[in-house]
Amino acid sequence: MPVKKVEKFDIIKQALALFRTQGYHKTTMANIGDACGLLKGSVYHYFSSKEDLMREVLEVLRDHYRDKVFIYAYDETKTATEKLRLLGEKSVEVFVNGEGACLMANIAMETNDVVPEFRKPIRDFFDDWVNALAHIYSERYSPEAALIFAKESVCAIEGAAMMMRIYNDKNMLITANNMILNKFEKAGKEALISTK
Amino acid sequence: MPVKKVEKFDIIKQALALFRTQGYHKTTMANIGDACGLLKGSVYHYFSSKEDLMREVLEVLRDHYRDKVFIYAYDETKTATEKLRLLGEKSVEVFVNGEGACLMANIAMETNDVVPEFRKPIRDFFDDWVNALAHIYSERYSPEAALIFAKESVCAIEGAAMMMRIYNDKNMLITANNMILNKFEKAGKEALISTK
DNA sequence: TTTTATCAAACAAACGTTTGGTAAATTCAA
DNA sequence: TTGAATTTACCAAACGTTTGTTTGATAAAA
Repeated sequence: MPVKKVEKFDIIKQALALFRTQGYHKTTMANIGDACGLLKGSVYHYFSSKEDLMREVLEVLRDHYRDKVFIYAYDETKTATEKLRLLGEKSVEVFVNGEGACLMANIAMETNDVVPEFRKPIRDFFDDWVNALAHIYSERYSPEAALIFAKESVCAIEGAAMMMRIYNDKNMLITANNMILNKFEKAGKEALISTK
Repeated sequence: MPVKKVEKFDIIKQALALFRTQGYHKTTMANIGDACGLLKGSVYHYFSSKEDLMREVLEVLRDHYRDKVFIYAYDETKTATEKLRLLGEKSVEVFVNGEGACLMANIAMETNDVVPEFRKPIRDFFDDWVNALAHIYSERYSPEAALIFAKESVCAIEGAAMMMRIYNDKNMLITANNMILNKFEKAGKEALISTK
């Protein structure tokens, strides 16, 4: 191995940031190269195509959330409320840098009907997320109700992330998270009452 | 006026459908021309540029929702619950044809950082929507609380529309709407109780 | 000597846009 | 009422740019 100035992971990180803010089709290989101090042609030394690069970006992002965020849902030394709060905080801060947008959702909407290859990795990410929340909720809900509430929570957070971008209002995500926490707390009380 | 085979509004409708499913940057003038039985160059007889066409699409969509959907929020012959239900039903069916995606939200996410000209028309649309809901909610909430609840509702619906597309599950939007209705109904009861 | 990271240059394809022409419909003068 | 002039909707082709990708060379590390 010679010169090795640029790490492959750096390219993925830069591409992630660009795809997140500019979208998939508007981001060019030249943009990505620029961000890494490379010419666009040199990026092909690490990735066989733009699609291939995006696939790796999606994979890295999924792994990151699974190993560094969603994993807390299964840490049984914590209470359900603690886990929920932790997941919420981690979801608020975006991957690596705080760009204020969800790459998974944005790329899903941009490419769903146009680059089918991206559908599965994106759906896998949301499955991880929903399952993590459902696992927390199942402490006080039936499995079915927990799953519905989990999907509802992801909807609320993603909707808030979208509106946050349109209105440039960072509070919306926090509000959405608090709403979810409150609902879960109230459900907890109801569960306690009904068992008495 | 001669030949006049294609109506300008037809082009807008076809472009709307394409932009909604394929996104702004992936949709080409040739695509739009094809959908209307025109060559791409002929589209420039009606619109000065692709951006101009998109602006008209956004304008038409905003006007449509304002005049045909959000207007029901201000129809004082109906009860608040009726208005809410009506708005929900109308929001569920998408503009012209049921493609199952929100153009406003999708284009917002794709172009927010890249085509600033689209930001205002999109924000105007969401303002209309939030204000319409807030007007309904203000019957049982304080103006401030009504506004927060309205934003929260739009978040929930948009989040559901997004997840609906990823999971191909048409029920999510209906679930989101029912949740909003239930919350409003419950708030109604609480308001009644507190005034007794 | 081989491997490798990168560059510089070129590639074909696709893009948004422009141009010039054509034929039909309209306008209007006679 | 007619017929020339104008306007209009559209096509065919080209334009210049940008795109993702490929190729061959270079120089440093292995």
